[in-house]
Amino acid sequence: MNSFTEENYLKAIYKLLEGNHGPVTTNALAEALLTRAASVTDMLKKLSGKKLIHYRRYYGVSLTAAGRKVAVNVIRKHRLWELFLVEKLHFRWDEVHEIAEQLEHIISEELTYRLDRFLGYPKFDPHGDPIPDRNGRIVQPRVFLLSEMERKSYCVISGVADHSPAFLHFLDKTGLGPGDELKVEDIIEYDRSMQLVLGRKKKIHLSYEAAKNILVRKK
Amino acid sequence: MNSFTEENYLKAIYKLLEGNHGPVTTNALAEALLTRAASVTDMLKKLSGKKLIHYRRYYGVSLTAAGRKVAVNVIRKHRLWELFLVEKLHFRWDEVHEIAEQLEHIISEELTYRLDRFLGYPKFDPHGDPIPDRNGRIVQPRVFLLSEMERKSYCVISGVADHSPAFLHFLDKTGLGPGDELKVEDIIEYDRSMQLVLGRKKKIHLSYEAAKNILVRKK
DNA sequence: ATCATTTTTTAGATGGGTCTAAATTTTTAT
DNA sequence: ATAAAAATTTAGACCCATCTAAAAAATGAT
Repeated sequence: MNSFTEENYLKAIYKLLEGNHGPVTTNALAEALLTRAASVTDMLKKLSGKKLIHYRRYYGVSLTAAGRKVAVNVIRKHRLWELFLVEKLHFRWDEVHEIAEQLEHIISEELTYRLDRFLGYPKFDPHGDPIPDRNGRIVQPRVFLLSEMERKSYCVISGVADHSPAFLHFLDKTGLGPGDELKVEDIIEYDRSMQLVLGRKKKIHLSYEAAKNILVRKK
Repeated sequence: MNSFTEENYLKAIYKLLEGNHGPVTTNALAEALLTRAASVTDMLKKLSGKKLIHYRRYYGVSLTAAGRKVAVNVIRKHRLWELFLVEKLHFRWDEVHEIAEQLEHIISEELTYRLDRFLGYPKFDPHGDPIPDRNGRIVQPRVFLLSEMERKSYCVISGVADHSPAFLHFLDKTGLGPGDELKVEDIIEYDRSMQLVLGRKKKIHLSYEAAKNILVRKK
């Protein structure tokens, strides 16, 4: 069995591997986990001993198949719980991360499976991130910046590039959130701002600056 | 903030105080928590330092108002989650304890409150135990043994006196479980066995031995 | 009342996860 | 190529929750 801490390390390694190509560094992990490099080194030795990571001193770290399996399962649970919180308990999508950070460590395969079924085997969480299925497979749809979309195209908001509270709050006030379906009605040449239609009715005008920070999947 | 372990100690003290009158002993706690007396003593000193318990060496322990509040809140969360697991995820009522032992430690007042609302502000968990409300108040209905009920009386199964897997399995097979409404149709003098009606239709014959281990609330 | 038994506490140690400070290795700059 | 800087690891410590073994207090039996 793996402790909460071990699971959090594996999850962090997984996420850092996604971005950077090549191994994950000690300092990157320390920053991601709000801890010190020395603590990271200690934990890496432990995870290495458990065959959950490939670790070479002064070089970096990556996941073994076993380690990736643990990480993906934690991510699966995190995203299922986030969706539960938003869809069933009506939390706002920007409120659920902290709580899901705790729920993701609950151990019960049966629970995870039943939660998945209760939610209708969803493919995406409230932030638009894909939910791994119970075999660890992830639908990884191509994601674009809203600012790159063409006139008269359709898309679904899948997430944000800027996670700052200020931007999330702005989105909320504008009435935009993950899962929302958009049509790019027009793009103003002058300032590259966008004329959008939300759903089938609401018209929204969005600056290029804002559109650059919104991630979408094409429809 | 209190650790999982601290919460489990407080919960155990609360439950032992309910049964025994007078203070809870170190050995009783050690047995309840599957640990050693020495470990219990250490933790009692710590909880005492936090003003969560009243502790006197070689004598025993009870809860302060603050400690009781924590314990009751943990119990509230445990029972809400158990009900969620049974009612929404369709676990059997005898499968949920382990999972709820983990879920009860999730920290978020808002989550607990929303879960409560999602479940319709329930008064009892799937085992028939009362769920404390968000102010810590517990409906403590008078509970009787089914074997003590009179002919032609009505009651609701609220729990069991015998928690052995064998008995729980027997109940399941007989079609009885917490929340079930019963009418005592007749009591056979000869062996004190009972003729019951479950709901409005199903007839059940139950031995005195079994009836002695079923807890009910009068209707 | 006193001695044996039981219960509880203390003392000292361990493993998990963290830290600071110092040492070591790698990278970068000149 | 070598010195300075940066990144990483080691060494030694701490707190938490636990343990075993031994000491101390309470209880019980005669």
